[in-house]
Amino acid sequence: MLDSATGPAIDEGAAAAPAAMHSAASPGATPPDTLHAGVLAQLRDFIVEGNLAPGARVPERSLCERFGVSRTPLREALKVLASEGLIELLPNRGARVRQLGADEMVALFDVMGGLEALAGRLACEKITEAGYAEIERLHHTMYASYLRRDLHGYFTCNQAIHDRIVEAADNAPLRTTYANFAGRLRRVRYAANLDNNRDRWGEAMREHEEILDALRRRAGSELSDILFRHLRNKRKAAAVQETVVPPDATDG
Amino acid sequence: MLDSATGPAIDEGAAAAPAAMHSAASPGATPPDTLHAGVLAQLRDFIVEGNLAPGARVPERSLCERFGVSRTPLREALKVLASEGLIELLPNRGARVRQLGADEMVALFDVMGGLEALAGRLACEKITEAGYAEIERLHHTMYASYLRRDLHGYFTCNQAIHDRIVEAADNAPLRTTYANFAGRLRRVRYAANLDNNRDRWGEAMREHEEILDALRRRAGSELSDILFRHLRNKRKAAAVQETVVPPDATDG
DNA sequence: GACCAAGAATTTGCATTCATTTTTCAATGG
DNA sequence: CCATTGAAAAATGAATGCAAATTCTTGGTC
Repeated sequence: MLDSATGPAIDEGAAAAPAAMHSAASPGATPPDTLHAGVLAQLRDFIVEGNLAPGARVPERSLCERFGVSRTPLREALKVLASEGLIELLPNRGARVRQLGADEMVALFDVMGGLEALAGRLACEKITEAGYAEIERLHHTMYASYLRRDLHGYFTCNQAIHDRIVEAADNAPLRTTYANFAGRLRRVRYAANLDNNRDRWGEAMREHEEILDALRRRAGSELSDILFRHLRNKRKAAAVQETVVPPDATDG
Repeated sequence: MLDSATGPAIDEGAAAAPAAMHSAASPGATPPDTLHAGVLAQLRDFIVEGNLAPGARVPERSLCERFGVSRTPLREALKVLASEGLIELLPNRGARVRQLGADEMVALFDVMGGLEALAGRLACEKITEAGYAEIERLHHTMYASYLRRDLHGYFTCNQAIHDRIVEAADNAPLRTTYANFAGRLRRVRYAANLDNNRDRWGEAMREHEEILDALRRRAGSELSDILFRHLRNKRKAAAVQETVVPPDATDG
């Protein structure tokens, strides 16, 4: 999963910022009601996009200048990001970007697998015929991309399909939690080198055939199984590499 | 030169410290390094234990006095609790205890089911023989409680078994997320009136037999299925009722 | 040249302060 | 009598101030 709708991370409306999607980048967008909500969204994007080196210190002062706020709302945002697992707070020593070891990556991947499995199960119960048709359409588009070896098109459809399944599950806490974990994993590039690994690509495509089939039959527990295995295989095939950080990440 | 502490298992994001620890009251317990962490834990317990009415306003001032801190660390804690989904923040109108509608309850239960299903699947991969033996022991104790209609003993063992399964999954993010959702649901008393519902009790007991059997055979996807169904049935049987709030909860 | 110690400068955590906003509540009018 | 209005009171959101801790710099020693 590369990019996608950057989920607001934690829970339903809880995190306030209803339309905080892509930070305050768009001028026309509704400005957040509170500064802290805006800073939270901006800072989350800033980190997820890899502007701070993993393990690097999160500089309060310079970020305050960058976002044009005082330390209070920024520190509130830091606490929330820590609770989301994106950074860690060292007592009296500030915040650091959380660095994921290989083992933690594996753990996160498994949780993603569990969440997708759940989403698939629920989707089988709740998806409409139209919702299924949309996924089927995406599947065929993805297959076309696969045939013509269009990696980008493939990834886009793939992402869309998984998102639709989560959406079809129609479960707000699930959606939020899924977005949170997706955000954590997005910080690492696990470019599943499909073009260097034709076997995996073909396998993934076959798995997607199974996914569509199970969904068509509304076979919840079957789909659940397939999705978990799908994520497992994806993890195994993923060549994990840390995100590269631009040299002038934080200086002003 | 930023030292990268790769090796040591970094503490999983404080996404949701299990609401188990009873604040920092215990003298032997490690006092939190920062005030905000202490206040966060205390306030979380305070809310989870039902001291604030659902939908009620969270009074900053009186809580500051209660915990003996200024508004700054308290407000930081509020932001985190909002991100955990325990309270909601209304712009310029303070925080309110999140009140769960029936539909949200259902959604949360399903996520719990998904997380337990995942835990079971992973547990089958990782559990040791000793770990299994411990669960088996708990199961038999629980069965004894069932036979003698000891509801309390039954619940205790039941809880312990589910916790052990999550523990056996050996996945820090899963553990944390599970604790978070469990805390949210703990705010509502869903007294599954087993004594008024012998059928359900017997059914639950049979399901636990299946659980143990699947775990013994390390049948991951099977156990996954059973656990999800188990939670579904539990939800259906649960007579949900809001927590009762002590009359003098917040007034001052 | 490497290592270590002491002090300066920065940074963190928290309390306090200030400007808005919301809420309360009594006076007014229909 | 009840709804409405307007000012007082309280609460919120954010900025600033300050003590304690950390980090960086400088100077000295082996």
